[in-house]
Amino acid sequence: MPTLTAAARRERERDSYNAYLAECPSHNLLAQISSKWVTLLLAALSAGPLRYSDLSRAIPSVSQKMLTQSLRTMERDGLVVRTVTAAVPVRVDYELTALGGSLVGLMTQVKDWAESHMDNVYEARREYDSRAAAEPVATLNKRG
Amino acid sequence: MPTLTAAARRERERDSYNAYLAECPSHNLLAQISSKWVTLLLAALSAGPLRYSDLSRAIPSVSQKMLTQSLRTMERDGLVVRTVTAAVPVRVDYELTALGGSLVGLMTQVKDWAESHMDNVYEARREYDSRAAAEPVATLNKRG
DNA sequence: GGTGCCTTCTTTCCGTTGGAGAGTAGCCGC
DNA sequence: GCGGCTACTCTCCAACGGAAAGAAGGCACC
Repeated sequence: MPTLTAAARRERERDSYNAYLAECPSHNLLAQISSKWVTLLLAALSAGPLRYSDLSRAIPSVSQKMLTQSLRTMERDGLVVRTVTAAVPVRVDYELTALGGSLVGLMTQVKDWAESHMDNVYEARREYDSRAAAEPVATLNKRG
Repeated sequence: MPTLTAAARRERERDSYNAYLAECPSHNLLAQISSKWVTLLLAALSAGPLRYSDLSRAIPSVSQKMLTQSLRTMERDGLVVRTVTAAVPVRVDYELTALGGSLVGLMTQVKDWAESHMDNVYEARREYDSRAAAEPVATLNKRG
């Protein structure tokens, strides 16, 4: 287990990819993980493997289509493993991989950020909206 | 500056919001920050304020429409401040707020994750695609 | 003094994505 | 053999995203 080597390699790899550029594959990868469904699915799977129906219940807001689609993409990208058990009705379990595990902490923090800073955002929106209503049309108000 | 109080309040707030539910406002907030443009814009602004044209150059992949639209949403949500200077051609600067600053570290890590784990994802995709090509049609293969 | 250029958007067109809800497949119990 | 269960899959339509042209406001050039 070359821990230092792996870290050094990751650093070198980060230098060779640039998510700012559309033609860089890391841009596309960033777009895929920057999805609310990926964030919520990773957070839900952080506690351990779950079945399709478990995930559906854990995340009531996701449609079956998006649930399947997101899980497929995540499986292809190596974030989750899909295990089919040919039981009475077929049973499918989803579990984080090591790669998924390296991302789950980050995405859980993103979800937590959204939940814990909701009130700050509310206040900012209220302020913005009242400011926008006060200014008639002109956008050229310097507010320093 | 009630640091402890603010942290305790954030924790309480996180408990009262649940991003898993579509009707919860934090779900919508998560959807907004889970955008590649928000991630890239925060990362670009982490080093300091930038003008509209600077951002456009820093992130060549973003269209003007999405740049403006994303910045407006981020401004409304209190992540950035927009400062208009009535100069020769009008000059607009964007800068992180304290709230934006509390998110920027996280989102920079997400961007870095995408860049540093690109090769792992590539390998996973190659493996997935070859497996998919090998399996004729049946999805019911238990691979464990 | 009109043409052109600069920045920062705004609008339009249209292809892609996402959500709601119904349909499908395989199997078992009744 | 009919309904019910799980895990999808399909269809329809609305919303989002990208490309490119337009717009406002002002100076500079000739």
